[in-house]
Amino acid sequence: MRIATWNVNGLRARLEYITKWLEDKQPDVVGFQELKTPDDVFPIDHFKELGYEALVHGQKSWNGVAILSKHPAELVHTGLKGQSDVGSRLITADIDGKFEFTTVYCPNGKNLEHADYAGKLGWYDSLTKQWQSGKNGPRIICGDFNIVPEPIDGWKGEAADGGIFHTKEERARLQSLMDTGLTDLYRHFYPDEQAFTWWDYRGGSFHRKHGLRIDFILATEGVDALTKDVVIDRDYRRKIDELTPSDHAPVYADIDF
DNA sequence: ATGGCTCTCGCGGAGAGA
Repeated sequence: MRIATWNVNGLRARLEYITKWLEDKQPDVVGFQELKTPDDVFPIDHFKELGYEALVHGQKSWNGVAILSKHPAELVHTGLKGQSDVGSRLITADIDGKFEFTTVYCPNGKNLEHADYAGKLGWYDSLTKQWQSGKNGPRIICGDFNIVPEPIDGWKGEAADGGIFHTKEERARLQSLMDTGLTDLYRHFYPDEQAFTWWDYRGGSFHRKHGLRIDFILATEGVDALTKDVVIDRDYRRKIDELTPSDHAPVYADIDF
């Protein structure tokens, strides 16, 4: 089964681009982030025509997450307890009784002095707490985590340490989540590769290889042994026929569920 | 050092993103 995550930076603005990728790569289950779309105008029927059912936790203008699935998918829950004021950022579904699939859009934090930074740390605490209370069995949590785990995961390397996305506090929060028993599937397969999932739109960052790896597919114990490969789909960070890409590339894993 | 683009909302230009 092909499992994917993608911050699309506006689902409606990206719909034609997203459709090309779905047709080309045929993922079975996809987590989208940054829909910027209210639930009542989410193009459910469009995805149905492409063979997907959709579960949506959206909002007007900002944030928003959704799950597409070619297999029967049942909504488990949306959101984090006590965190509804930071927007629609988490959705979980059971996929055909085989595994639980969660996708998240973690808060950005803006800068170290901004109130959103403390809010980001608190959001992570809530996430780890809720994740720990989840059920046993195979689970995937993927999405845009907005934290650079290690110096190798950013183009500036150690020079970026201490800045937003690269602080000890943020990295400790991500580590606490990982310490519940999660494996970062990309890093598991490619322990020494420098690979990015996001590049700034400005200044030709993509071509200058100025990016960050902040989008992950994390899996509970045993799923790594079922995983055949993990791909950061850089080709889909490029313009296609004058269609503007997201600033994030899709990431997918092929897993024998 | 800074800003460099793109999105939404809504019709100008501000706010957010990472």
